[in-house]
Amino acid sequence: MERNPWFTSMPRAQREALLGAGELIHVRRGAMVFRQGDPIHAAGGGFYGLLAGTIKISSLRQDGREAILAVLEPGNWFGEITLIDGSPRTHDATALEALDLLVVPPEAFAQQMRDVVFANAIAAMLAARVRMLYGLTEDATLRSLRARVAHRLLVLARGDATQSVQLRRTLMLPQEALAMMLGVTRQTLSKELNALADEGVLALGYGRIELRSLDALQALVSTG
Amino acid sequence: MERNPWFTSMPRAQREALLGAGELIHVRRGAMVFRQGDPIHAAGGGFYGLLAGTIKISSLRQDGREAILAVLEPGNWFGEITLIDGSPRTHDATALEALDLLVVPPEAFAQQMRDVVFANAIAAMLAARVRMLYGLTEDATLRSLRARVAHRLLVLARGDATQSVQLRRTLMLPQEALAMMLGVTRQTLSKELNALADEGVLALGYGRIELRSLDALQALVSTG
DNA sequence: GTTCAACTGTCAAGAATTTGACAATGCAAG
DNA sequence: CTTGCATTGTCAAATTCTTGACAGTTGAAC
Repeated sequence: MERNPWFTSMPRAQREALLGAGELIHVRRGAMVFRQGDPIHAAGGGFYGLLAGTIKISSLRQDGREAILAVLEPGNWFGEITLIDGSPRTHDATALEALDLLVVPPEAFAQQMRDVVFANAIAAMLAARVRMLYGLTEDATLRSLRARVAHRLLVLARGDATQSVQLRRTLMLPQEALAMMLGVTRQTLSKELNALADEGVLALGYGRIELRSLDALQALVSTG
Repeated sequence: MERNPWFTSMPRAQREALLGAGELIHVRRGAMVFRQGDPIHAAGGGFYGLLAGTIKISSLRQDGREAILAVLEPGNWFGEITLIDGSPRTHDATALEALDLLVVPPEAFAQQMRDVVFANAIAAMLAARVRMLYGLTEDATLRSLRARVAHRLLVLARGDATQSVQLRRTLMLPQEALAMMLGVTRQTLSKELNALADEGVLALGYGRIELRSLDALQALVSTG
């Protein structure tokens, strides 16, 4: 665990305090960590640190369609919003693979927030998230599909919300999941991805997207 | 100022500390408070409290198109992200009307962040913003145009990011501005707004949108 | 090694949105 | 009151995206 990028988003002393206050649990593939509508004090609810596995943050609508907001990788913290503002969960969190998860109960989290260093770390985490979301919101309103695809791939390569040490070059996710994040159909995305692959920017495989040229992707984001 | 909804997002003692540490300035209509790319220590940069006037947060792209992220009303704080993570501004802030603005310099903001109550207030502010942005991101990927329109109108009625005491029933903004927030053309939006007006949910005027039935709008958001 | 579900590529028809254009109206400045 | 600019409503053609369908491919479970 000492080698995880936890380091970057949480000072050592506070990280160890969380470890002491929390509980390490194992979650099997497909199980849900929390659900839309869960109140703050739901059983097993709290602030989470993802040690191993990947987790999907999504929401389901009446018509059965699903919006995937994020796919989190090890080293990310999540679930703090509900603990801060007291509102119920607004999304579902589902384990895409088996997880090792640190669960910090609401009371322990509140206790930690009385530590000014911890509160600052949380603020920094949230600031990074706001920045990323501003970017994604801009996407929807301003950029072409091609630029949105490029931008989202780079965000995913960064390992989502919180900053990460190194970029991931190969993303293991089906095109359908990416399509759901972008709000387009699988067919439309498939066409765009293949166009990018033809240009050598990406390489595609079964449930796999390889980023060949980060520079080219970044250029696509900038030029709209 | 004591009657502004500042109360809701910042405890009294911390609010007064900001007043003491900051400077009240007047900004004329059309002037920019900060620009995309401005570094943290740009002249006049800092954390802002909007006392009077409205301000537009937007970004401009190479092709000249503009994305409006938010239109802030009095009682809102903004500009904290850059001070927290040290990155340059990612957006432009332009005065739509003459402003009364409290400017808290970066050093004073950093000083305040050593106060655990203040840091918690900032975290709560950011959490509310993340929550709102999650909602807007979901819009783009999941909801119909009609539902997106309804949702955005409600968000604007709430006076944007931070929570507010009362809803605004009449929004003073041209359809084109709303279209830019939603990422559709003025024509498409006009058609949709008029359809909603025909149903009695809205009333339209020159540069004005009146929310006749908040319940109906809320229902549209829920049903997708 | 076989089987099966998940994933991908592709197509045609239909729906929704954009583009470009034009006329009508509201509001403010002189 | 008049002038001028900003704003709105509307239309047809072009474009983009979706819907629904089907076949081929991959990888994992048995």
